[in-house]
Amino acid sequence: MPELPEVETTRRGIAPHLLGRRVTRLIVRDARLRWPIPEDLGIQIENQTFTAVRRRAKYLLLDIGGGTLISHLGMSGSLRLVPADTPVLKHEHVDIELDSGMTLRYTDPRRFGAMLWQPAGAEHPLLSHLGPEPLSDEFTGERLYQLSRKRSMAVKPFIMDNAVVVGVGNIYATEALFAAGIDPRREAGRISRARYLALAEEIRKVLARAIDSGGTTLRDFIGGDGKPGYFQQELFVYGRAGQLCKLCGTTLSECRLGQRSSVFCRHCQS
DNA sequence: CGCGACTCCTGCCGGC
DNA sequence: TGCCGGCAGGAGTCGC
Repeated sequence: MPELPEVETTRRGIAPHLLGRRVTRLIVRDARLRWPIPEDLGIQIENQTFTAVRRRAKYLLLDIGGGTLISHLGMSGSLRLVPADTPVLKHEHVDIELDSGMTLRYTDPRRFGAMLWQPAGAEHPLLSHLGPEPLSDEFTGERLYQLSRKRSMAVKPFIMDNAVVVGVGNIYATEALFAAGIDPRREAGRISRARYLALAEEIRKVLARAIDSGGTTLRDFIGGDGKPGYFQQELFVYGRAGQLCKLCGTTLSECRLGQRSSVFCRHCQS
């Protein structure tokens, strides 16, 4: 997926176009996402007006009518606004037509994403059990330290656990561990409080910077307003295995942790 | 309960 | 040029 900065960039891009607008029609060309798109989604949102465009973790929460349209972009999804008469391409599975003449179009080649409905007052099971937002006051190095005690897994999959903190995907976990000088293979439960305090700060910094930059441009990611992000040239290690560390010149190493590729500098990270 | 493996799906890239 | 294997931004679920 787009990672958290890309989702936030999408939210900011689409929000001004949705707020106060009425849905004239929902078109589902392919309902087979990670879970089937509910058959009654059209009944829920047609002729209703968007009242808020929120985000929780990597879920976009669009308040409308008697509830919330929940959308997740998975690994390859995007939501963009296009003029209503824009030709439909492959993998453009859903259109939400607005009374403004614009259409919110959902595209997802791999169909790992989701589009679900949550009635007002009920919390969707996907949203319960989520840890704190990384840019909120509830996310601290002390929390990382406390939750990591007696955890035997490597620190990288630990910080990617949504029950620990949400929104830290493979790119930013990799970058934050580099910035904090921590070897991603280290056992989570054997890292000091001081190092977790530093790591939490680096997670906040890398995510905040990426959001400011409009998200990382990865292959074909396009933000909600159609503009690509400009963060990619700022990556120190992600996607750079075999290349030289920008800080010390050592050839960057790669390993797999939790089935995800992990790049690190064996000189700068311990 | 914690952990690692597996799974969903399509596209792309490198190697032969 | 084409085929094939491997890998890709996520994360729920299952088995041990």
